[in-house]
Amino acid sequence: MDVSARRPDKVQVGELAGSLGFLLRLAQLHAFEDFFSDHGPRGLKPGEFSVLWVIACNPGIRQSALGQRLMIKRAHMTKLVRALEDANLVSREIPDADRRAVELTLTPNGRQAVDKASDAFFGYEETTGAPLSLKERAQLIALLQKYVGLAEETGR
Amino acid sequence: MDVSARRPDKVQVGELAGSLGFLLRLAQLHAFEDFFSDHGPRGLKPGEFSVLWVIACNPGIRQSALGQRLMIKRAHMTKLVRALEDANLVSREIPDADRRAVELTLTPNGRQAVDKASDAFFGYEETTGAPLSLKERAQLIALLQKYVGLAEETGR
DNA sequence: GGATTTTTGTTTACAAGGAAACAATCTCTC
DNA sequence: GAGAGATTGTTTCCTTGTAAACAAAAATCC
Repeated sequence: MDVSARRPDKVQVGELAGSLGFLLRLAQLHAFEDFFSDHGPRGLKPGEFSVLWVIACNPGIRQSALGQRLMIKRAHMTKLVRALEDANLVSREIPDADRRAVELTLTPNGRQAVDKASDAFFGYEETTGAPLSLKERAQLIALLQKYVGLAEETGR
Repeated sequence: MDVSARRPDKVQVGELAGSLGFLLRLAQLHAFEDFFSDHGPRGLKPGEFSVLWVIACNPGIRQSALGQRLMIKRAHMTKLVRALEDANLVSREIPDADRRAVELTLTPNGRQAVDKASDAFFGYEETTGAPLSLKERAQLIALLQKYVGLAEETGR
């Protein structure tokens, strides 16, 4: 039997190497690994941070809108928000205009947490993408933005 | 309160739109959504297919090597392989040379399953990446390959 | 204006995946 | 060749996320 199969760096993946879905999964795991390695989590996980960040950008946003933009399912969003509320980071308010909905706002405490974490998050971001040049990294980001339909959001 | 926060397409994500980790997560979910929408799963989930495919490419590969290349943790790999074995798709053999290890091979049944599924998988792949041109898609794939360290594997 | 349908969030039950502790085997050093 | 340490896979427990059924409140349709 071929010895190469026992050496991880020699494993053949064939056509799979050209599969977008496969590459995206690998890339995401890669990014997460980066993330959890160099800076020890300062208490705020990536998912939590992104939720808080988007609430900060859109005060009073509804759970459904938040979930759609972040691709978080409603069932999961309920748990996430409840945890953030328990941690006194967000407050939920039911608007009179639509008593089914929940509007989310950061508590002062939450605003403080985002402020503190955002430097670490975005600062770290710039140092990610190890094997890529800065130009390639920018290109990759632009392509991903287009792919996920987030292209023109930045400049708005 | 600003009404825009209630319209999902108007949600602001600010600097998050430039975060590689965030974009990769979104992109992967996007790809998965595509995948499960247009062709109903023909019994083989993406994860299962990739495992079978790589075993097909590397007969006798060890669980550890497979896991490293596919970024699947050992604990999870054990469960995955057991399920595939129960489904009579792969066979496990403990080599005399190293009795800790497990060498994986496809059963005839497994080889058949891969053959049948691979057309669907790779055929589907080419139609993915909706908002991207073919050139952009190729560029994205090349960048991802470099990012995850799979750049020169293809041609080897 | 009352019945039907949709939207929004919650609950419950489950699947996917990871961390840590463990057991077995191999390797390395003396 | 007898221990010390590393590797490989498994088990158990836990976290993260999903699917489906549900309840309450709009919106829609005669």
